[in-house]
Amino acid sequence: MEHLLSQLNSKQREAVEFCDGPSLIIAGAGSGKTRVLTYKIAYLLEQGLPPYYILALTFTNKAAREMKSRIADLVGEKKARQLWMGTFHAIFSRILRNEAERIGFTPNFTIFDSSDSSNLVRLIIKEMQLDDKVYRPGAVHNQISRAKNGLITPGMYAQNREIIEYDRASKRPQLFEIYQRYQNRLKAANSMDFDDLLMYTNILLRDNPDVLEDYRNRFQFVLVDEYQDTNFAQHLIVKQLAELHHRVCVVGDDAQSIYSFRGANIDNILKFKSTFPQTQIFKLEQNYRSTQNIVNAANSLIKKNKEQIFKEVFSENEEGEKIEVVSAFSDFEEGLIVANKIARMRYEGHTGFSDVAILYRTNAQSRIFEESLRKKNIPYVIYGGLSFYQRKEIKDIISYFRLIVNPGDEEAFRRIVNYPTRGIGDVTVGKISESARLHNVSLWQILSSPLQYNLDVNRGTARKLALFHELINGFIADNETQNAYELAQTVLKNTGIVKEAYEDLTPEGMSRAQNIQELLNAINEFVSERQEQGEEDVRLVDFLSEVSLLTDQDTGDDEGNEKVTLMTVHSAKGLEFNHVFVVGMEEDLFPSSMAKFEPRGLEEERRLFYVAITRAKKTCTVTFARSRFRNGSTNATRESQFLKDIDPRFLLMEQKALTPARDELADGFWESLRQKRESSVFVRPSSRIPVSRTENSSLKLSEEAGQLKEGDVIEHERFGRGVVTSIEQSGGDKRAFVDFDSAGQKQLLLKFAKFKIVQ
DNA sequence: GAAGCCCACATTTTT
DNA sequence: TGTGGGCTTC
Repeated sequence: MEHLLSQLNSKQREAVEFCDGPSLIIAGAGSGKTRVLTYKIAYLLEQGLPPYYILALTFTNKAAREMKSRIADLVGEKKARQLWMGTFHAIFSRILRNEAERIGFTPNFTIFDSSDSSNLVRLIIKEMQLDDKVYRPGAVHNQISRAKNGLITPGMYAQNREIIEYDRASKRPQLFEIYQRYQNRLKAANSMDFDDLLMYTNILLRDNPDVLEDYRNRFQFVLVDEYQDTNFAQHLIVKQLAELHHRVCVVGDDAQSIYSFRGANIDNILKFKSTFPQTQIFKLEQNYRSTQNIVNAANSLIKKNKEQIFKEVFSENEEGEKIEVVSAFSDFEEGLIVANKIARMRYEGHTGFSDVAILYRTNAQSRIFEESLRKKNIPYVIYGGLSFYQRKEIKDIISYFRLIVNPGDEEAFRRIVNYPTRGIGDVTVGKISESARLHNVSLWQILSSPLQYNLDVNRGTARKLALFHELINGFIADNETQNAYELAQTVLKNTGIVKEAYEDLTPEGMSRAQNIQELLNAINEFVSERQEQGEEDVRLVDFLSEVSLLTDQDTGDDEGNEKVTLMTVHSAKGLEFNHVFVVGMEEDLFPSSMAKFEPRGLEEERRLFYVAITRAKKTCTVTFARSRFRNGSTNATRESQFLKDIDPRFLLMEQKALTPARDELADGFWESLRQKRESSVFVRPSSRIPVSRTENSSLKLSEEAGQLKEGDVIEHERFGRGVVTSIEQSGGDKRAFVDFDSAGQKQLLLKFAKFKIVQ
């Protein structure tokens, strides 16, 4: 054990060794937080605490996996595997399955992901004949989610004067009714959404003292990572479990709390001591990750926030380079600058592509960097966006699995009742749905006894329904004998999905087929992995319950490959890279326009920036563009106010990077620019802004595509040299027909094409 | 009932 | 720019 502790600094060591009561470890960025957590668990195990008495909760699956493997390295795989370690959602869904009947569910309940939830909300809004412009499904679901995270049940919601007043004031008085119906529907479908996993856990523990006692005894020691990101529901679970024995250790950094939009409550960590009065607080302030310049810059930034626990993060690493701030003329040029710089870094130094990350505020920003990187032949990998399990073809197949495991699952039913098409349309589904609501049963039950529920459909439709019913019932029977992999194959074969997929030879079709194959492989892998661990029957329900809590962070782990990483700042939390580019540092983007009105929102955005900067080990480059294409149009942008929050001593600012205060002249200029753009046609509108470019720019765009005429020779960024053969007006857009030397005949939409006029 | 077309709208992060 | 929902036509 001594050798374990010797690898820690004195603060870390104190935190690890303290085990007699509640403790709060405030871990500054890069201060070895994960190290402390893993060593602490190893320490507990070495002290003789059996692994199955330890509950360790993380925020992401990835973090859990990583920690598990690190612990395995310290104490061996066998012990590591017996730990209760995972995300809140994963651990408590497991517990809820064990105790399902206590809360009126069966153990095979299925889990709705956010898109399922939104769909259901949309459906209910429609059923209630409410205006979906007023009741925007996403926003409504968000509010329901908030209520659940605050443990406000539909009943409490309806009785809470304040909330009802608020909804009335915001012209959405029916929200309570939507919430009520939504919750009923989930229940009738024997399904839970993400928030339910936490809410029902609380209800389970609240209403069943024997269950609570059971788990209190089981979890002799409770550890929680990223405590600053917990919401009220999670906080209360931890509180209930640890209330008696007080053996609880939470780790976090209030400066990195970036999930309040999901109900995370920074007070949980700020006020942890009042929940557990005996709490010992440990502060880890030495940053081992970054250079002094990066740490100092980040410190100066975060100092601008009001609410925080005092700490002084420091680094004893080399001083390092200053944070470079680069302005680009347009979003497009920003992409080029970053790509060029990465290429240069690679060429000049010992930088591998995998040492580099590009971090942005929103997923939509990734595209432009994809393009610029591709142009430079720089390999990259994007995290986020549409995850594998959210692709249509995959969700459809998973819906079959869900329906087999839990025939009550309404969303799954709706998705596949007519996929592949079998002549059961909206009208029929509407009737089934209506009948289900009338009798308060699931859609599946109507399908099982259409006569009993007086389902009013014609003979042909009834027959089609019966066939579908039979199909699924057949799978349900197969589910008794076949393992997950076998059953998946059966489903794909008997539904004709596989045939359809392989007959479609369009590029999209082929990629779909590939995805389906990938899914099969994943199931196969899942089954054999479990079998290796000694499980004999690996059922579909096992696969499902794992997969429904998985996010894209997980799929396609081609680590070690020499690729530049592209991701949002949120998903970069917990990671580190030698060289980080934080891009799109503009007002209304970062900070987001959604957040800037509330002071607390702004503080959170600032923390987000703090997180971004502190991902960097050696260099950090911050870029912004002066104009950006967003939601279909290009707009002038200004650099982020956060740039001024960083002490200039730690910045390397290119001359005149910061725009002088906006004056009316400038406003007028942008305005006239916008009007012009709306009335005329041109290439990238940004190319018209008469300001000198930064030197990094390598591409010159045509000054005025509107002047393009027959016979002109152009240089297109992708197709190379070509001659304009004709120009045509189509709708509001102009189209050029170009004969390219190497690429042949192409049509270019002038609005989007990127080229310059050579002659 | 299904396929195909058109239009509106996007606007933050994710377990 | 891309997607998804609604409408129209067969």
